[in-house]
Formats: sequence, structure tokens, C-alpha cells
Amino acid sequence: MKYDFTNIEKKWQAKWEETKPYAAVTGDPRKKFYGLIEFPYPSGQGLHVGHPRPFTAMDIICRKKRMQGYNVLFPIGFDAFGLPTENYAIKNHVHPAIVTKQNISRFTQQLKMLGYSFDWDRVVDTTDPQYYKWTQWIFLKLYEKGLAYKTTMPVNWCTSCKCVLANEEVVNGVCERCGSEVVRKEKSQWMLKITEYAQRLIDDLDDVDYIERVKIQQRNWIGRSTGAEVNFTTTAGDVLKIFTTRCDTLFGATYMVLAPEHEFVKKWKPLITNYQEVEAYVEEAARKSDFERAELNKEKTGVMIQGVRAINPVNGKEIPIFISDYVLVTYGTGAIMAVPAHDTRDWEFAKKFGCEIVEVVAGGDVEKEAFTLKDDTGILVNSGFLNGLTVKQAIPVMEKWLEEQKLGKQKVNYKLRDWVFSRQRYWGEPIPMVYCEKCGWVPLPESQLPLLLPNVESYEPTDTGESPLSKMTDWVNTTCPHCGGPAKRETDTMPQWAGSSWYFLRYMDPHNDKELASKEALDYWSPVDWYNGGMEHTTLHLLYSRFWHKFLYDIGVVPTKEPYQKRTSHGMILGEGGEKMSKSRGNVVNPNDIVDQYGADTMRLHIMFIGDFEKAVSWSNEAVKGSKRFLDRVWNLADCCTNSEEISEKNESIIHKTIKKVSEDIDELKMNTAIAALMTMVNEFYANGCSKGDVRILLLLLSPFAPHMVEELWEILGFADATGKMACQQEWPAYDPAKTVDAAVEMAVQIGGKLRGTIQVPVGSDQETVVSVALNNEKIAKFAEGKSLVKVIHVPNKVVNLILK
RNA sequence: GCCGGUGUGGUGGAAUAGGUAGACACAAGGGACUUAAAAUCCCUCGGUGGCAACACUGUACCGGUUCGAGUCCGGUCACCGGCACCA
Repeated sequence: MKYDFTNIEKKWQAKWEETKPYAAVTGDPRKKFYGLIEFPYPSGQGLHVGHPRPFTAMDIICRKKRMQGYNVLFPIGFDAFGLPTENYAIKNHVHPAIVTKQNISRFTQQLKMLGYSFDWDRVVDTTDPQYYKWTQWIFLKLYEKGLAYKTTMPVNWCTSCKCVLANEEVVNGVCERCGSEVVRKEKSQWMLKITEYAQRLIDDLDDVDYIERVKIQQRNWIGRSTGAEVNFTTTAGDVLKIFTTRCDTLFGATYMVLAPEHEFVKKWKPLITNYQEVEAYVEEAARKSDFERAELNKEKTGVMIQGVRAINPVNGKEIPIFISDYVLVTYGTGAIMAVPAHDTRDWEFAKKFGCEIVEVVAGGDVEKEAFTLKDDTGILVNSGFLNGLTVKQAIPVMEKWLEEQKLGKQKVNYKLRDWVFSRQRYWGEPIPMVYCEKCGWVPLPESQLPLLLPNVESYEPTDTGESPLSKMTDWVNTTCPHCGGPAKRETDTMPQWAGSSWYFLRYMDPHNDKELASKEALDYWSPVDWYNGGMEHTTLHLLYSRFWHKFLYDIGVVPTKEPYQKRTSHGMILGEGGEKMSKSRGNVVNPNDIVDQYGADTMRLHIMFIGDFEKAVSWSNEAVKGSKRFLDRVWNLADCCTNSEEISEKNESIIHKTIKKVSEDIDELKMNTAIAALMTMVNEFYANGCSKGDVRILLLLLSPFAPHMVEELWEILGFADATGKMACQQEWPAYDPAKTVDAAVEMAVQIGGKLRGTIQVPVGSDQETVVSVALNNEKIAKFAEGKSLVKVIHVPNKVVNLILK
């Protein structure tokens, strides 16, 4: 009997499609399990070999959960808005919706080919108006609660694509796609106030089970820091606010620096005697991209403002004010007090511009370099009432003093910025807002959702940086929902991250046309029990969707504070030789080729066997053979096993051990060692001979990994019972802990910590027995000759260490 | 620069409450079967020495703790990922 994987896989995929054994049932009394993978972007290239890694892992987890009696929701969908489709449409003069449809159909076919146990009746497509109606609805709610606002922002502009880029689309200062120069451009943008949720996004990480590096990366990205806001009066008669984490060094503040964009620069214009020079610097800074500004970290630049000085509040000294682009307008107050003695950047600047350097923390040589201690080793000097204190002691004393003098207060700052939410692109969700000369920005009433994306003649971006939608005057010109007068629609669309920020909720109730999902479905399925995805989404999608979910929680739509209970992450699949797979390198592996040559079960098994799930691994076409060979060996067992339905005695121990190992490893995402254990068991079956009953257990354990082959063998061996249940509907096998232990064990015998031999002893032998067996062993006795036993270290069943003298 | 991770045979990788390093595979070499090839099966496979038994050595490098260290601690180097003038 030959293992004809092609026909077997076709047969069972058709059967699953027909009988739907993987359907999730809302409200079912069984315990629920919601396993989620990041839904793919349906690119024109089709499925990449990187996709099956996380997909197969979660499929295995979900298949096992079903066999363990859970009601499992394992859905799939498509994150289909986005620029590659739009660019393809422009180039080939096809509507992006048609391209999307084709791509989704190709992806669907490929995903089905791999035998994933998705509930195909719950497919979600972010470009479907019935879906993006609710994306728009959430935006309206955000607007209603004051969390969406429009403001003018400098953005990244690609000179060749004539298009705004997100920060993550700018790589080393050039456009990620075309390699052209990226410049800054001021544009009016819709923004979402994610910063309002900064603290909760940090705090609630304590309540979820995410792998540590995800939590750390999110915390770093949000970047909380505590310090003080301090008021400096100026000779212009106003108050300049700064933020510092080192208010203990206030006596050492010898000058101040404003970001070039700081509002006071313009405000002080009449007082500044060198305004031309200042203005020139401001203009120069504006012309630079963020990348160029960051690149210039070797040499500090700046201009001193003549005509206005600040007063250090602790000693009344007049100090100069500079503008320099090493101060960022977007962080803190956009202004700093400079303490050159104790800050590297201030020190560099001071050296170049000849500013005074005053040591206020003893312990370094501030003429040579800044003494920037972060710990508690320095002692305050030249600091009046702080003298003699350590830094740690001085900070609260100074904070208290500032508060008493009404000169400042404790303050928390975050690096996190509000989310730039508009894109000048066609292929995205229209933002449901209307601008009326009389009423300003007016939200569309809910009854007018979805606001459909109109058909345009050309999706080409414009030279002016307006969205292609702006040319659709019929669509743009509308009436104000508020006053009924003439008004214009917003022509920017939402970023790709919008649709993916809530898709997991739609899966719970995908066909609901009254709400984004029913309360019943949300209550039943929330939260996602296990979400696996890429590290590259940690600070984008994962953070954005947590933010939206918290907002939906606040307005009473969802029942949980956090969307995902558990988050894990997979490593990348690299090409042979450890290089990134790319078209230009020509090392891209297409899953179709592997499936054609070896079958989907081999593909699934191999992608799991290949290495540690969390780490990057290189793909090897050669190594796939080993996984295929293993499945062949399993297949051939059906021909050579005895007819007994009982578990054979000689295999009992390995069977129980393997059930334990495979069960535990799947839960810990250690698929590679689970498969190794199955291989070991099969090797033993060949060595010992095996019964049909033995093979039955093997098939159950293997079924999440190689579902097609297992179903076929299940049928061939006649395991299908009267109810006609498939292997995937059977109960997951249980093990007897007592039977996972052998009667006898091999123990290592060390002498003075050095391995000198091994002995066989009954399991659980006591020290006395072990020592006596060891000393009676010829090989070991040799080493013990003429010496006396001083000490014995006995680790039951593992090792005995004899110390001799 | 800061944060995080990793470093084990020719290759992918096993092994952590500190307890026989190299499980399971791939490749390679040898053999069986075959007219032949493929497939399959058996054997060898970290290094050095030895016919062998065996000995010594070995988990990036240096040092420490311990009866015992791939695993813990201190330091160094290399690579990968993230952030990057965040005051």
C-alpha cells in the first residue's frame, strides 16, 4: 500500500469542508478556547513559507484542544487594505477590489491546501463594507469621546511615490519601496489620542501572560519616565517650562535650550536682536528629515538667542538661552535646562559653545567628561541646601522645595506619541467626517455607515499630496449633516492598522449587521485565549489593538480590559545559509512546491520540526526528506502491526512517556521536541514490533501534526466507530504517570565529580544500595582501590558521586 | 550609546529546581538488497591518542562558586533584534 498523499489530502479536505468538524459554536456549554493567528495580508505573491510556521503551530494547539473537549474558535481572515495592492492596481489598471478578490481566493486555496482547521464560515475581510462599516463606527465613537482630532503635523513624504509614509515605512531615510528621498512636509492629519491610555497600556501588562520580551518592548516603546516640571522665568517676563529627571542638578543648570520649533522663538521675535540668525537656523532644521537630524549626533549645532535670558530659580543667576535641534519639540515641553557637568549631550554642547560647566555632584572630573551617574554614588556639592546629600536623597528634597516655592511639580512623561491616523491613499477605509465652513468638522451620522469607497478613475497619487479621492468632486461635495449647508468630505483614508485593530472581535460574530458583534458572542468568546504573532507587530498592531480594545471596554462594548490573555511570538524562516528570503536573492521557498513534492502533512510536520519556534531558522530543502521519511515509516506500520487492539506490553512504557511528552510540549509550543518524541516512539515500534492498539495511540498523538494521513490510516485500520467520528474528533489520549517510569534505571557513577561508569539499579534505590552496586562494579572498583569513602552525594535515579581519599 | 536575546558536532537542533552533553533529524562514510538506480534496512559519525579495552579533552573566551557547571555568578568578545540626542 503506497502513501498517496496527494489524493489522501484532497479526500480529507473535501470531507472536512462538507462535514465542518471545526465549526465553533457560540454559547456551547463546553469550555471555550479562542486561538488566534495574525490574519495575513493577501499579497499578489501568494503564501510565503513564513506563513505556515505560526499557522501550523496554532492549528496543532487548536486541534489538540478540540480533542481535549474544548469548543474551539480558530478563525481566519484577510487584512486586505494596503499599498501593495493599490500600486499593483495602478500599474495594471485594475480596480484594487478586483485584485484583492483574486488574492484572497488564491490565499484561501493555499490555506485549505495545508489542512488548517479554521472555521471557514467566519472569514473576515477588512475591505468588505460590511466589515469596515464597524471600523468607521469605532472611529466615530473615538471622535465622540474626544480621542480623535485633526492637527497639522510634519509627516514623511516620498518624493517619488508622491505619498505620505508611516515612520515604519521609512528605512534609513529613504522610501522602503522605491528607495527615493523622504522629506518632511507639514500636513493636516487625523490623530488618535493613544497617549491618554499610556499608563493603562503599561499597568495592564501585569495581568496578561505575554512572553517577557513583548512586555519589555511595549514598556520601552511607551517610555515612561518620572521627573519634575520646573518653571524658569525669563527676562521677557514670561515663564519657560522644562522637564527634567534630574532636578537635583538644578544648581548646575548654566544655560537653557529650546527646540527650534518651540513657540517662544516666534513669541520673542521683537526682543531677539539676532533674529535673522535664529530664523535661519530654524529654517535649516525644518528642512532636515528626522533621519538627518538624528544622524548629526556627532556634532552639536545651535544658536544663542540674544536679547532674552532665563533666570535659574535656585540661585537667581541669569543664564543664556540657545536653540538647538538636539532638543525635540515633541518630548516634554520642548525645552530643557542644560546641566553640562552631568549630561553628555549638554557637556558636548557646552564645550563647543563655551558655556559654563558647574559641578554639582562630586565623583567625576567634569572638565574631562560629563559625570552622569544613574546610581547612588555621587554627593551633591555647590548646591546650597542639597549639599552632602546623595542623588537619590536630593531628588525628593528638591521636588518638595520646588512645590513649596510654586516653581514646579512632579511630572510623568511618555515617549509614546499620538497615532497619525490619516493616509493620502485610495485603498483604505474612508474617514467618515465632513467639513462644513459653518460647523467645522462634523461626524457622519451612524445611519450613513458604511461610507463606501467611491470608484475613481485613477488611483494615482497626486503631486499636491492630496488623496486620489479629492478629485472625486461628486463624492467630496456633500451636505453638512449638522446644518444642511454645503460641505466637503474628508478625502484621507485610514491606515492599514485600523482594520486589524479589532478584527478578532468580528470573528466572534462575523455576520452581525446590527452591531460589531453581539453581546452574547463577546461575552462568550472574550478574551482571546492565545494569540501568536510576529515580534514586528509588538509596538504597532499589538499596541494599537490593545488601545482600541481598552477604549471599547470604556464605552461598554467589550467585556474585558485586555483583548489577549496570552501572546507568543515565532521566529522568522530564513533562506538556506541564514539569509533573509527575498525575491532579489532568489531564495524564496513557495509552500506549494513542498506540498506538491512531499504533501501538506510533511510540510506541516517539517516546519514544526525545523527548530525552536521562537528563534529564526534557515530553511533547508534537503532536510524535508527526514520528515517525509518519518511519515512513510508511520504509514508502513499499518502493514506490519499485529491485529491486537490492546496496547502491547513491551511498548506500554514508551507509549505513556510519549503521551506525556507530546501533551506537555504542545502546550509549551515545543513542537520540535514533541515530534522528536513521536519519532523515538516509532523507532521503538519498529524495534519491538507493535500492535494495532499501539498504532492507534500514535495516530491520536500525530493527528494535530499530520491530520490528513492520520484520518486515512484511522479509516484503513478500522478505528472509525459506529458514530463515524473522525480521528480529529476522538478524545486526546491520557497517560498513567506510574507507567511513564521504568522499573530499572541507568545511573551515572562519578568519582570526585568525574564520570567513571554507569550502573543499572531498580528505580528509587536508596543510597546504600546504589553505593554497594557501584563499588561492586569492576570498572568503578578499579578507581576505588586502596582508598576510603569520605562522602557520598546521591541524586536518586540520576547520579551518585563518590568522594574518595 | 541604551534595552533585550543568542553563542553546543560538518548542518538543523536536544538537554536548565546545577546531576551521564550531543536526544531527534539532515549530510557524510561503510555495508546489505538490486542487472543497475531509486527506495528500504544495518553499522560508524565532537576532537586527540590507541589494534582494542580505554584515556585525555570538549558547550564563544577568561575567571569564580560547587562534590559536580552548557545550565549559576563576575568580566571579555562576536552575532541577531528593538530603540536611538526622550533631558
